[in-house]
Amino acid sequence: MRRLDRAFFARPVLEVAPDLLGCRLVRVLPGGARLEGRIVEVEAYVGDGTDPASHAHRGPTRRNRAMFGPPGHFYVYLSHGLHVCANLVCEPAGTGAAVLLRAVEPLEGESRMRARRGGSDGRELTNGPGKLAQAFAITLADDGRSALRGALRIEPARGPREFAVAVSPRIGLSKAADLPYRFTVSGSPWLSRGAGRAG
DNA sequence: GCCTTGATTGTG
DNA sequence: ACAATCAAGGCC
Repeated sequence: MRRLDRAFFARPVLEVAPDLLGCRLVRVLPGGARLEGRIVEVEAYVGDGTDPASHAHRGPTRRNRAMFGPPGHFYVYLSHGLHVCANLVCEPAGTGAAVLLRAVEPLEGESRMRARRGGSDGRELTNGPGKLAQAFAITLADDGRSALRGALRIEPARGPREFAVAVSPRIGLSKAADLPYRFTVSGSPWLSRGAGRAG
């Protein structure tokens, strides 16, 4: 398939999360330049009420509204008042399940990413949720937008999967810090720093 | 209303 | 180790 469809994201979030590894994050800038990265690290936030670490755990608010919208759309929020983090909404509307994009491997447009990242280079470009959002020019304006089409989108992996998926606890949580909802491309050098060796 | 806490990052 | 900085949640 050339494009991901709504059904891909409508599945259980713990199935979608590992399937997003290897997929491409694509941003087409207003001038037409293309930024592309291969997803290597994600975290799942389940919407069944059993995940106290999820923004959706206490129901809809203005900030997390997109989490309860249709699958295949972005949920973008401001973290610590400074950084932007991007999620992909999963499961049927009203569920409140999403996958956080934590790290990508740059494939195209690295010079433009570097400019946006204030000169940072190499893995520092995209090895964290706030970093990749900055590199790909993701802003709160992308909150609620479709990830299936448009200037910011997810494209399917090309070719068969050639890596192992590693599972580990999520990063930086004070609640439910033991749940194994983090999925990474095993051994990738592009993982986020909180990553430790669990990749 | 007021205070605390973050799904983080850069710097010391 | 800690500041930057804002939206939610908890509590009075």
